[in-house]
Amino acid sequence: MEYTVVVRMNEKLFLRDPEGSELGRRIVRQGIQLMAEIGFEEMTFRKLADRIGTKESSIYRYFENKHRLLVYLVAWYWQWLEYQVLFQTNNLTDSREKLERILKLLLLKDLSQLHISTAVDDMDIPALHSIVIQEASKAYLTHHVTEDNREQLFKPYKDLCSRIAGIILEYRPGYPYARSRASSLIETAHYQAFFMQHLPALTDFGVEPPGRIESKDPLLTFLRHLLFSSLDTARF
Amino acid sequence: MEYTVVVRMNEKLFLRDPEGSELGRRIVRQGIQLMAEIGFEEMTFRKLADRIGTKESSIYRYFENKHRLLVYLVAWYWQWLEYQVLFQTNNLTDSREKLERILKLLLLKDLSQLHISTAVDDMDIPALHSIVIQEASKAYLTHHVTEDNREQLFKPYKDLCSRIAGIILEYRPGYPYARSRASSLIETAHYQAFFMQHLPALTDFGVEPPGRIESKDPLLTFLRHLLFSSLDTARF
DNA sequence: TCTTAACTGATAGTAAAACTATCATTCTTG
DNA sequence: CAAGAATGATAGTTTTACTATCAGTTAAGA
Repeated sequence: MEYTVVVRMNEKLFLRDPEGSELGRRIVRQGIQLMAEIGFEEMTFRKLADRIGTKESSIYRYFENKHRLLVYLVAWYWQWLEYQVLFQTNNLTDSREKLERILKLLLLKDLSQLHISTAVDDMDIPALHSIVIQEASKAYLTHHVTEDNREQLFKPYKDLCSRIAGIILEYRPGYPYARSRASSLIETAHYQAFFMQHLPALTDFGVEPPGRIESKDPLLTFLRHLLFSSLDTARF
Repeated sequence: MEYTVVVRMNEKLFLRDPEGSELGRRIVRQGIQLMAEIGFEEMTFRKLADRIGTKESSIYRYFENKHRLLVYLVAWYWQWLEYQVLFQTNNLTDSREKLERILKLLLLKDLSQLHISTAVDDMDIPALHSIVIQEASKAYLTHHVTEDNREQLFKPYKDLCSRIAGIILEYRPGYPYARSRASSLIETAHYQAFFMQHLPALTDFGVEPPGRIESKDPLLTFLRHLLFSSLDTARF
């Protein structure tokens, strides 16, 4: 039996719920494709409208502006990811194994082995993942972070962070930097992936050819090393 | 005797060398102030021109566009920082102490003790630092990274990274992730500082009141812990 | 089924941003 | 003092980022 993951989004993230209509759903789905293809700054509501055969003004009925669409997509991804973390670690007793699962989820590794579909709810997860890598930090690196934060726009990110921090504390009770460790883990996973692809001189890994021998992902190895060396280190 | 740090910039970073004229220097100096005040996306060449009493078109003679100005400012900062790292670690024999200095430099800590002026060459270093924290990743998180990289726009960042990686290897010969460790150290320092200020739920530190008891910077402690736990960990 | 509300499409518009072009003026510098 | 470089001033173009209006279509309720 299959369950549908219902990702219930904060109302502040949109003007009209895009999941409530066919057009809304297409705005989100095609928005993902377009943003993944041409990037956030090159994307415009006009281009998106043309692509889905509607008008700019119709898109504005759903999202206040392009930035809010980005925030929505990223928030959706964080909620999806938190659900996956919850689900994948639920049945485990070994908290080290939980952290291992989290590492793989962050890199979107071994999805088939983890029984994760790449198209939940028709959302293209790998495309979203690449948007998160390239654009997610633009969601909060603005001069209006504080107001956006007040509207709870970043709650999904914080929730994911809290959940990971909780597992960190389970693995290593009393660790004094659980939250920072969680947020830096997430961020490091993403921009190291970006550097690996686009600025390899900033990393020690080459781009991975697709379909390579699994379990030999150098970025995963690096993240594992970073995480566990910090958690396994002497008393606090 | 005082030496002037000559930061020689890559020619690809500008159309006309801004350090070669009074107007150019004002564009850069006031550009720093304006961008620090209102942020990258809110800044326009018109606003900058108004501020310094010139015209948009004059600014375009120096920089192709706003993004290039950002890349220029960030590159300047990386070059300045690399010079500081070089200078501050030069006389030291203990490589652990070198890494300690680097941590402080990344957080722009204890400048006076390190004999660093906050206004090198009339550049407002703390303002630049806050730009780097908030905006630097926008310099490379674009769909034209590859072309920009080909033009060597990110060389100063890579050079800084290499220098830190070199010191890491000095401290821990054979460490297999020197570059990634260096780049993740730099990035972590910056966005943890951002989170601390604007999204404190993602960290374990509060905002630091200015003029607090020195040597009790929790972010510095966290970074130190992360760095040395990874470097001091078992064989590779 | 009729009515009304909700939604979308279509058109049209504005304000500002992001440039480009031109030319006169001023300021150097040989 | 003549030539060249830099700047100021003005005026444009194109694109983005929106807003407004209204007609038509669809859906839902009485």
